[in-house]
Order: sequence, then structure tokens, then C-alpha cells
Amino acid sequence: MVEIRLTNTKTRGKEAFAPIDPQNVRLYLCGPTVYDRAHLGNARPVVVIDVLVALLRHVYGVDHVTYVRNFTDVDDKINATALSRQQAGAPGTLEDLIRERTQETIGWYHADMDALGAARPDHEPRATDYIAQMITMIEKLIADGHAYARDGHALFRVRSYKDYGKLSGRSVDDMIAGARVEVAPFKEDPMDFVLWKPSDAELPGWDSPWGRGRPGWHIECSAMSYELLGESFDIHAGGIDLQFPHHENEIAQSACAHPHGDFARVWLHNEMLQVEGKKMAKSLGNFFTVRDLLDKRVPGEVIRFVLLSTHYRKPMDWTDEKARAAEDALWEWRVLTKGVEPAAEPDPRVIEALADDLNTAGAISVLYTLKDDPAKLLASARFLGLLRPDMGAWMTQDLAAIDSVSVPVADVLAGLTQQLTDLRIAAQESKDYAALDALKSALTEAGIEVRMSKTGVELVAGPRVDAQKLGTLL
RNA sequence: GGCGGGUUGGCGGAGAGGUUACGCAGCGGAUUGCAAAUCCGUGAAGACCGGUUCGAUUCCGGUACCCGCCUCCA
Repeated sequence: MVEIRLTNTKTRGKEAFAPIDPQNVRLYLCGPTVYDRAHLGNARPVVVIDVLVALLRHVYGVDHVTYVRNFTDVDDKINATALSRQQAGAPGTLEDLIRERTQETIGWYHADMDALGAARPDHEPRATDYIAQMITMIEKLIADGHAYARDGHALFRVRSYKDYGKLSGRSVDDMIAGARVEVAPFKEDPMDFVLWKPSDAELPGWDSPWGRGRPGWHIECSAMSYELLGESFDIHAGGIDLQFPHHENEIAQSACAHPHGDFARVWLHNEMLQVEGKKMAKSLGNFFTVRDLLDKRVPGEVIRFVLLSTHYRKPMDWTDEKARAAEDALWEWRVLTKGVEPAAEPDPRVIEALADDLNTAGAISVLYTLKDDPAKLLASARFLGLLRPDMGAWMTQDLAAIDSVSVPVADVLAGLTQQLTDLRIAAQESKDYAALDALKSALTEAGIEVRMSKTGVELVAGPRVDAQKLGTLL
């Protein structure tokens, strides 16, 4: 069996992965807070974990992996939208309206992640469907002295969990000294965090032993992972920015509520994304969503390729240049594997690279060496979620535009090939190559690759065909 | 201030204590009316300063610079 090695943030080292139950390998990925379209940074863990899940299914069996990714659908930005809709006269309770708003956002999220070729998880729990379980967990924490109720709030008592700060390498005292902590009169200790907070009439809320209110951030992941994966599971993943406080707080809650469990054994954290060497931020004007890219006709497959071309634990820089290079490689491989049946198994080097702490960049580099074996190339690329039959529509998009002048694409290229052949024969007799060269460079200009050999002329569409320019040559 | 990540050839980007990464671009050749494509060949690196070692780009320490988290942002 392939030995998978993963870098575990908890132990700060690369370790051999040994599932608790090989019949049911369990993984939890922190999903999005569904207040808006997913940005490119949101897509990185999704695509990376998609590959990990494929690897786990390959090693342990398709039916022996459980992948959970949540939707956090309680959030102040969502609340604000719901409230403004209600004030604008929308019917229904606030709880109905946030449900509506988040339903819409989840639809976008699904469409965008689908476009990147990421498989849907086995479970996609929504926080608002697990309010009761969160309340149960909080009650237990209070009963056991790990949390306390105060002024309509429930708070986690950070000092009652001795390992608090271990995951992120912080100490409670240092953090308080850093003074970047919200001071609140109802907190026993400034580091204590909110498990439950009160809602007024303008906020969605649920009945609880502490009054009408809503859960704090963090508790939803603890409650949902417990419900779906149990008190001990294998892998918990997310962006490195979640390491603190989100994951630290999850660990504290879960460890105290279920002291016999291990919670997550392996913690995987992906590094952040940059754009052209800078942090992606609205203030820098370089912020964009996955949908923005798709709308700019950057194929989902190209986005996926770029996201996988940097190791997940390194900062990933999105550049237009990388997208172009990815497009060229994918185009070439798709041409090469057209009509080819994939080999039964991917190249073992691809599996090896992935098994070594998910070295997706290394795996992609193996693909470059498989040009002589298209069947193997296809099987290997598909293992990474590339060259899938359902993701190749982008290749015909540009050519399809020519059909607007009512000429089928194939006929366009056939006609031009004939034209070029005739010109060539004439030129070879007259030794006047001017007209031939003119057509040739016009074709090249339009993104068509012109191949001329002794046996004849062949026109091959490239990744950046300019349909308009080509249209003028008809 | 505390914690963490990064720095590889013109560009992107991996692995490995000593042996070619790989891709793009470049250069030389074959081929071509000229190109393109293809094929063959080829130069080019490891931020800086020390240490360990027979030998380090790879391990250790320090410096510089970049980035992230500590602010419900993956």
C-alpha cells in the first residue's frame, strides 16, 4: 500500500498517515462563510483537498473515505443583508431571509467549485441545521466547568484547557500582553471567547438556555464534525489564517466536550494566495472572485492547474503569465490525447509525488514527461482532475464564435487549408511567395498554427484563436 | 512586540548530503523557398554570513528582505 506522508501542523513535522479506521477515513475541511462569491483564495484549499481526497480514495477505496465541508451560514454580514431585505418589505422571518440569502450564495459556490473540477464532499452541513447540537455541546461545556453563562452570552473559559495555544504556538499570557484582545465586561478572562451571543429583534436568533441568540464563530465546526465524523477523526484542513483563533478554539471546545476523543489527528494548513506578488485585497484593487476569472474566459481547468502548480504549504502567486502557461500546456495535452482512451492506471510517479505531502507541483511535472504516452498522460492528468472530458469546452469556445457567421468551424479550417495549399503550389511554380506568406502570417496572427511539410498543409487551432481575425480571412 | 511561512538558473517551480528535475524562454543543428511544428543537442541556479561534513543548494545557527496570523479573511 502507498504510504501517504502529510505535514501535521499539530506536531510541526511530516508524518506517515495512519487512519483511525482504514474502512472509513474521515476528513473535515473548513468551508466558506456564505455571505458572498468565493474569491480565488477560497478555492485553493478546496482544490488541494479535492486532490487529497482522490488520493485517499485511491489508497483506501472509493467508499472508504468520508469528506465533510461545512457552510457557515450565520454571520453578521449575512444578517445585515437579511435585515435590509426585511426592511425593504421582503416577507418572512429573519431566519427565513438569511436562509434565502445563504441558499443563493451556496448555489454560486457550488457552481464555481464545480467549474474548478472539485468533487462535492460527502456531507455539506450548514451551521443553522446544527443549532441544537451546538447548544447541547455548550451546555456540556458549562456543566463541566469549561464554559460559563453571563449576560445572555456563553463563554469558553480558556484557562480551563491547559493546551490552549498549542496548535498555533502561542501562550495565553503572551497574547494578552500583546493586548489585541477584545475586552468585555462579561468575560472572566480577556481571552475567553464567545460560544453563544444574544440577538436583539433585528438579528436572527434561536431559543437557548441563555435566551434568544445565535452561536459564536468556531462552535459550528466542533458540533458538525462531531455529529458527522465522531469525537476522533483523521484530518482537519483549512487555510493557515484559520490556525488561530478558529482552529485553536475548535480544539479547545471539542477536547473539553469530548475528553476521550482526539478530535482531529492531523491538521493540514495551506498557505495564502497572492496576486502578482502582492496580497490580494480589495484595498489594493487586485481582489477577484473565481467567477470574475471564469467570466474573463479563464477556464476552470486552467485555474485548477495554476492552483496545483505550487505546493500547498507555500505562498501561491497568481499571475496572468502562469494562467497563460497553464493554458498552453493543457491545450497541447488535450490535442495530444484527443480520442485516446486513458490508461488503466496513472503514472506511479504521480501517486508517489502526491503521497509525499501532496506534492501537486511535482505531480504536474511528471505529466510533462509523458508526451510520448498519451494514454498514460491522460490517466495521470485525470487523477489530478485535469483533462477531464467535461472540462474541455473552453477549447472550442473561441472557434465556436466563428459559427456566428454561419460557417461550421471544421469547414473554415478545411477551406483555409485548401486555400493555403493552392497558393503554395502556385508559389512553388512562380517562385513568388508573397501571397502565400501573407496568408500564412495572417493565420498565425489569428492564433492558428500553420504546419507545412512535404506532404501537405495542416492548420491546427491554438489556445488563443482570434475568431474575428479568422473571420476576415474567409 | 509574539507566532509562523518564504527566498533556487532569464521566468515558473520540485526533489535529493555527493549523480540531468521538469516546463517556458534562449542558443546550436536537422528539416523548410522562408517559417511554424517536430526531432537532436546545449549553456544557465540555489539571498547573505558562519558552522557541521571528505563533500551542502540540501542539515544547524545568525543576518537581510518579502509574506501571513495575533482584528469572525481560505
